[in-house]
Amino acid sequence: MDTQESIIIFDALSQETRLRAFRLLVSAGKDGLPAGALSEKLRVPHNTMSFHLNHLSNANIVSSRREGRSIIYSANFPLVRDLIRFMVRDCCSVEFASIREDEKGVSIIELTSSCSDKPCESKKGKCDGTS
Amino acid sequence: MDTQESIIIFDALSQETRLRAFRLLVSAGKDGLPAGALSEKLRVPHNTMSFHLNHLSNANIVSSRREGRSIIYSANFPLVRDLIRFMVRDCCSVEFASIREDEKGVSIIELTSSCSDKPCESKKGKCDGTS
DNA sequence: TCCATATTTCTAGTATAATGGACATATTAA
DNA sequence: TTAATATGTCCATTATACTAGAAATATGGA
Repeated sequence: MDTQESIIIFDALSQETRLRAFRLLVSAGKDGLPAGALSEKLRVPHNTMSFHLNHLSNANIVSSRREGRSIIYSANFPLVRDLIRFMVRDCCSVEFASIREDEKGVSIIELTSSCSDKPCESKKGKCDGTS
Repeated sequence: MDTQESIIIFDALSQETRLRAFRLLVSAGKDGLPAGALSEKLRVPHNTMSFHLNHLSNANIVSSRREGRSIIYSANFPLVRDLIRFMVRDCCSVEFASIREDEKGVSIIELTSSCSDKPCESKKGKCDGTS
C-alpha cells in the first residue's frame, strides 16, 4: 500500500452511495451481491449504481464476476486490511497506536486511549487514560 | 464515528496535497507545524495550502492555533483512532479482523492474513495463513 | 505610525465528479 | 429467433473541487 493507492481508496469511499454499497458488500461477505440487488437496496438507478460500482472496482476495493445474467460484486477484504495497516503505520503510530506481527503473521494493533499531553512513545503507562 | 463523519474524513484524505500535509502533521506530532512550513515543504502556494488546510480543518482531522504571526496546525490523533476503529468494526470485522477492548480501555485489533476461501469466524486456525 | 511577515479570503477560470435518460450488450428461456 | 432480464455504455447536464492571482486581515517590531 503506497500513498497513491491509499488516495484512490479514500476517494472511492468518500461518496455516500459508494460507501453504503461497500458496507453492504462487506456484510454480504465473500459471496457478494449482484449489481441489481445493490441498486434496489440503495434505491439508486441501475446506471448510476453501475457508475459507482465501476469506481469501486477501479480502486480495486471490490471485484466482480459474472453469474448467469447477473454480475456479482464482492468486497476485497485483503485490501481493506492493507489500508488499515497503512493508516496505523503512517497516520498515528508515534502517538498512540502500535502495530506488530505475531509468529503466525497476524497483525496486532493496539490503539490506546488518547494521550492528552505527551506522545505515548510506544510504552503504556505514559498515557493518562482519558479519552 | 458515523457514516457521514467517515465520508468527510475519507474525502479530506483523498487528495494528494491534503494527504501529504496530514502525514507531515502526523510526523510533527502534537506540536504541529505552521501553515507556511507546510506550504514550503510541499511546494504549494500559500493560498492553495490554506484552502486545503481549511478542508482538513472542516473535517476535524487537524486543528489549529495562532502563535504570534503563525497559525500552527496539528493532527487530530484521536479522530484517526476512531476512524480506524470504525473501519475495523464496519468494514472487515466478519472476515478477518477482530477488535476488543482490554481492561485499560486499549483497543486490541487483530488482522489475520487473508483467508482465501472461508470467513475466519473470529477464531484463528481456520485461516490457511497465506497472504 | 509604518512596514514586513504570516496567513486567510475573494474571485474567476478550469477541471473533475455525479446524475439519469436513452441505447447497447449479454444471458437465458420460451 | 424472439422476448425478457440484468447490466453496462454513451451522453449531456449540473454540481462540486482545485488552482492561483490579487486583495484583505492580523501580528509584531522599528
